Amino acid sequence: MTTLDESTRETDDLLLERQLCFALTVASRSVVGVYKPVLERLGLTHPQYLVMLALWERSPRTLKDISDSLLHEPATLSPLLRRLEEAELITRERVPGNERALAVKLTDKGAALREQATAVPGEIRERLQLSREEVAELHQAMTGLIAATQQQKPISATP
Amino acid sequence: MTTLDESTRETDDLLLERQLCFALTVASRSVVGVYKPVLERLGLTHPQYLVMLALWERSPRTLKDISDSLLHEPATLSPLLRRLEEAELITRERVPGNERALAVKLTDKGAALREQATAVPGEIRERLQLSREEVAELHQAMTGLIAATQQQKPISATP
DNA sequence: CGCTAATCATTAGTGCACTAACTAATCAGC
DNA sequence: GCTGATTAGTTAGTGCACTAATGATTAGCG
Repeated sequence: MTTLDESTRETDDLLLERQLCFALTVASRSVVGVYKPVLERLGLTHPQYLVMLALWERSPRTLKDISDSLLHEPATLSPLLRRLEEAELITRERVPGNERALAVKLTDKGAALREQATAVPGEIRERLQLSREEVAELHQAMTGLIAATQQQKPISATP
Repeated sequence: MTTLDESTRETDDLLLERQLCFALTVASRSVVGVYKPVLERLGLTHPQYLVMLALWERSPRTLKDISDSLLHEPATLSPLLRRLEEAELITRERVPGNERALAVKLTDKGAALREQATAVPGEIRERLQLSREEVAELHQAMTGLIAATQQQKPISATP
């Protein structure tokens, strides 16, 4: 049987409960889990909700544009948008004058859903018992972390 | 075309860039993305790395035990463990005296991999340009957030 | 003008992550 | 010791999320 003795434990960088990546992925899944029952009433998954947020800010916009805003691969969004189209929340057609680009546009039904969605952020804050300030602090911490991950990307790993 | 005017923008809770859940999921994906090239050298995905961390702390242990530590559904781990077994890093057999439980145990190869893994946390910290203190702060913030998500679960949504 | 390179989207394939349904084994109470 | 409930894992099905390969369109340049 393998079990680390206490002296090793003290300084061990490989302990699961010390890993930021572990805490981060658990937090992400857990928070999305809190959204789940709330978003179910809108008939949306969490990734779909983020796409709708993007479209409620501006519609129509291209897939490429959405992909840049959400920091997602276009390949991830393609099937996701197909499902939103099947739910009749958006339409998908080529941009006139640029047949490469896909114009994603809210339907009336999709635009109307925003009304119900306005209650979501407040409900989540309440379920998490977080103040606006706490949310803002956490948001800022995440933004800083994201910036850190982006910075080292252009340096491209040694081949 | 739909575009929100500036006065609405100011106080809008539905703006994508203000969503904690958005920043959180992006941060999670981005940080895992930083791990990817590092873990590739060990032949592990990030979720597999977390399982190995759990096993390096104690082996053998049951699937249920790992699932509790990692806050994952057993159904998520089943195929993941199957792949680790195919990679000959672990063995899977029933617990003697309890045929329900599955004993997951490191192979010699799996135990030896720990040597290479010790370099991972440092390399990630360097790639992210984060000090131990900053990592600890972020970790604490995530832990608090996780606690907030767990608290409201027992209250069970109104049926 | 015509060719080449770049851009945009989709498809295929792998691996999580979840729920629901199922099987098998164990435990609790009589 | 039998029966019903509980527990542990697996399987099936859905939906992300990524990479790589493909196809179609556009832009750029000689």
